[in-house]
Amino acid sequence: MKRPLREEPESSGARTTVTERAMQRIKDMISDGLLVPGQRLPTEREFAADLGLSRSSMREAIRALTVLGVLEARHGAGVYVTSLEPRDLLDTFGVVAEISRGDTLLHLVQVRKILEPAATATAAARIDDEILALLRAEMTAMEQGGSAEEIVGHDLEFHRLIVEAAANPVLSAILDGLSSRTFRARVWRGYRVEGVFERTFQEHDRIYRALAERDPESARTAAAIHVTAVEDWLRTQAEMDEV
Amino acid sequence: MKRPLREEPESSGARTTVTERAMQRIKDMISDGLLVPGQRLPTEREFAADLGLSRSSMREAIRALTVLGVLEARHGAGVYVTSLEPRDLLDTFGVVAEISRGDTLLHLVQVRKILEPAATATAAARIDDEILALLRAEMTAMEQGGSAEEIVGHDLEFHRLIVEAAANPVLSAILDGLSSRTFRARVWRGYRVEGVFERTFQEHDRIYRALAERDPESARTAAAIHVTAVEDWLRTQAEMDEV
DNA sequence: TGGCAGAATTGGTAGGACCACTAGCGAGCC
DNA sequence: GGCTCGCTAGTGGTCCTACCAATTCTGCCA
Repeated sequence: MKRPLREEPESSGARTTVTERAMQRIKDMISDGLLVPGQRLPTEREFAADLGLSRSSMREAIRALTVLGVLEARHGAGVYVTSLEPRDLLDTFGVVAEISRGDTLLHLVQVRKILEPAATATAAARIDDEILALLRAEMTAMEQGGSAEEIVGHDLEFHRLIVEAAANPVLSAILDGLSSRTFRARVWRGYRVEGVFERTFQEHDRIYRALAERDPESARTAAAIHVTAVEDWLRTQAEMDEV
Repeated sequence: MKRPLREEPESSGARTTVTERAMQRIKDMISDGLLVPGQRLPTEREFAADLGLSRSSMREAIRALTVLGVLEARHGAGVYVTSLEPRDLLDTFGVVAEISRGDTLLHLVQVRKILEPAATATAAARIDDEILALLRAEMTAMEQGGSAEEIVGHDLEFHRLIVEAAANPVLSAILDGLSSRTFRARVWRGYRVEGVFERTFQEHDRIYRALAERDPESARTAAAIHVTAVEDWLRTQAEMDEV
């Protein structure tokens, strides 16, 4: 057992730090509806006094909830509850992709291989002409080249637009994290050498056509092919590293 | 535009707090390989001095990375880098389910509806008899009843075992978060009234049989049916709330 | 009426003091 | 000689105070 971290059912004075307890208190206040999105919290000094702890510890709790996307501190203005929408709460997801390496990268892509085809299929059923036009624009911008940075940007935006068309914010947030900038850039760096640009353009084109025809199953397949290509590439990279 | 939070490309002295910069420094040290899993960091006091900030600010940075599952502080012993495996990094995922309500709950289940069938199908191809026996045990334990707490526990464990058999830690961590205890408990509270226990048992049984026969497609279908049942229930709940 | 300067408010940073827990060392006992 | 127990130094946890920096409010003045 690697994780002896389970706590007993809160027997009031659990063996946790005051900061952790404060975080829990605040989270509870939110799920109980005492704190609603956009609401302003009391002053750090006040709030600390209310919950019976020092400002330092309260600040640690607030900082922690801030990085989790639950709270937002504005210098000089106060601390506020965020919108609590998936966009905010799942920002931290990108940290995984930022830090991960080795097998975990493969596992990340495999999850993407599950989600992205499903998202693309859903998008095919609900996408409108306006979004299709935007996709077309990203494709041409991408083919015209530019710095690696720019190309990656267009690639990310292309996929982001599609996923967004699936109209599920949680899904969008997760896939955003899985395809974080640094991760995608890492992949492209290698791609360039092997000149697989062309194939990627073709794959994007195939996805686009399926979406334009509102054909969910074709869209699903096209997306699956695309992500699988990335997976294959990652696999070969991993094998090379082992040598 | 709701989020004017984008920062300029770090022009050295970006307009961020020292704590945020410290967090970035530490994350960089990790992705650059200067800090590896399990390694011990310098003393808070030392480390703060090294990076040129106060211990208070350094503590906030460490606390933040701790809740993200990147670092682990042991009272009296020191601060360590975690294993950096998905289990650790994606713990925070549960916070979303803990706090979310309304439409977001629906979106969470919809993502689960995508992932769980895929995971179950994969599991069917690789599951061994030992795991099957454990699943059987969870099923009987669940049918024998007990407190809502216990039943939920067996339910969670049943699904956790299956997902784990898919051998993708990232997938496991995400689904764990999507099915966090409080969320699942909330669903069961409502279930009990309508007496849909029986159906759930049958659904579990069907999943089990598909796994035992190593039939991925049946497993996928059975899992999809199961999650869809939860989704439907959530939908009716939402409609009732609107009335 | 409008705008601007200053005061009050509030988060950000710093540094020090002390508490609580851990780990390692050494004395003492078996 | 080997083991245990207790002590001690080291380290994270908490609290406090002071001051800085950004924002917001207030009220005077043109």
